[in-house]
Amino acid sequence: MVDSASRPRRAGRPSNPIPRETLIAVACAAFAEKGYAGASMGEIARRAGLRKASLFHHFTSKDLLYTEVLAETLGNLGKLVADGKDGSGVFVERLDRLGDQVNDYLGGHPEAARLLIRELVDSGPFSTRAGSDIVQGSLNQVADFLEAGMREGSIPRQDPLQLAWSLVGLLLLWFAAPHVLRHAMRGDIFDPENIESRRRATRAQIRAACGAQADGDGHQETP
Amino acid sequence: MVDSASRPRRAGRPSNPIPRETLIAVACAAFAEKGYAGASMGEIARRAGLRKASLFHHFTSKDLLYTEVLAETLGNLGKLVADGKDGSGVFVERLDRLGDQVNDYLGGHPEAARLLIRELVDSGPFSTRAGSDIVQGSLNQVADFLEAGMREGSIPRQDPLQLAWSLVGLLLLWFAAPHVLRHAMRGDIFDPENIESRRRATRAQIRAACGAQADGDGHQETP
DNA sequence: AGAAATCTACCGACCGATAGATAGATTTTC
DNA sequence: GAAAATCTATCTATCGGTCGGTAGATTTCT
Repeated sequence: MVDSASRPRRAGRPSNPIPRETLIAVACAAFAEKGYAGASMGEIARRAGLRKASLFHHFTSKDLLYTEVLAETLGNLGKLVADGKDGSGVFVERLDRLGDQVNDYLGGHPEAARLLIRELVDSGPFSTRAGSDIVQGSLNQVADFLEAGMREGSIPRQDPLQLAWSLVGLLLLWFAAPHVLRHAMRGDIFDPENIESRRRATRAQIRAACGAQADGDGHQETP
Repeated sequence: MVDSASRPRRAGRPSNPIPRETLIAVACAAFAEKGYAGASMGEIARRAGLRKASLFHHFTSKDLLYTEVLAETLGNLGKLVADGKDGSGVFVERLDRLGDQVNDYLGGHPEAARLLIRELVDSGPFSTRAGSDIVQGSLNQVADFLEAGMREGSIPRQDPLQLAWSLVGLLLLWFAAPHVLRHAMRGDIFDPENIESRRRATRAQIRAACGAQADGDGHQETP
């Protein structure tokens, strides 16, 4: 956000201060692209259109900035899962809906999948911190959701933790490697039409992976 | 490898030079744990039992060391996929075998999944380099393998690229987040019994996600 | 209303630590 | 003696973070 080639603002209190949400969005993109260690406060500041010292005025440490970034994205996704649990309809419908919503969220927020995968894979300074707890909680919510489906008899009994991780991996990786996929696809994976085609594909795959019997329009046939 | 608390070796040509493969293995672990940016040459050297300058004697740059690390792991996995394509049996058998082999490789090499996911997610200095080409090639091989199954009529026609990425994500993520899973599981995910239970779970999930009809012992029932 | 005091968002300059990388001396093996 | 493997010492760049100052905005006092 903010043109990246902007020269420093002049000192003194400005009439148009840079909104906190802008700083977080810029930091989110940076952390998603380069990871915690790879992204620097100086670069984040520059991309947001201010100086490093000014960024430290808003966030007292890199850790804290990262935590805020992570909390927002993770909070949004967590809410999706929570909503999916309480929704109406039989299990398979709720499963479809949850998958679609996660898929669309990841498609609509190009940094989300990368940021989240990075947090899952990193054993950095946050494995013992709040971040990891939130991740853990979200994953357990997914597992709970699936277990409910098993109790309903909608899908076969199986280890809900294993299934949850499989589905999360299935959903996340596609949106987490845009630059690799760019070469293999026509267009950008974040183009609306490609998001939708991904949604169709994963819906069938997720349903099947859970063991729910296909109901006709299962796999996207390509005749 | 090598006790990490070892003080410097004495100068001069040693009778037991540190094998190149040891250095690569140590570097592999470091890159997998902390990522390219987060791992430092100094730490890798220390963990291998020598000085930073000596490590630079063996690998002229960090880039080059990383490339060698990546080439090895990726080469091993690529070979697995290539073998799976040429194997005997009908498609679903080959699919099971390939999935099992990948699963067992990831289980037997705790750094592999993290390293690979990092490379997929990173848009670092290697997105335009050799590393990305190898990744790309391996993924395309998986897609080709799946497409062959569609031509055989063993699984429904669908976008092989989408399916390949789904399966890779499904397989990789589990082994890429050991510290998050450690809290949720009894024992380590790299314990042989847990690797096997993961194999059973993913075999059914992969088969189903492809759209292959289950043949009896499909999902691991938990009565 | 208008002046004074305070607050806010920013800046340039700087600090200690550490990063990747290099130079050159040293010692051992062949 | 040549080559190989290691060391110590050092270079330069960049990192996260701090400090002191600056000027426009806001509030408070008279």
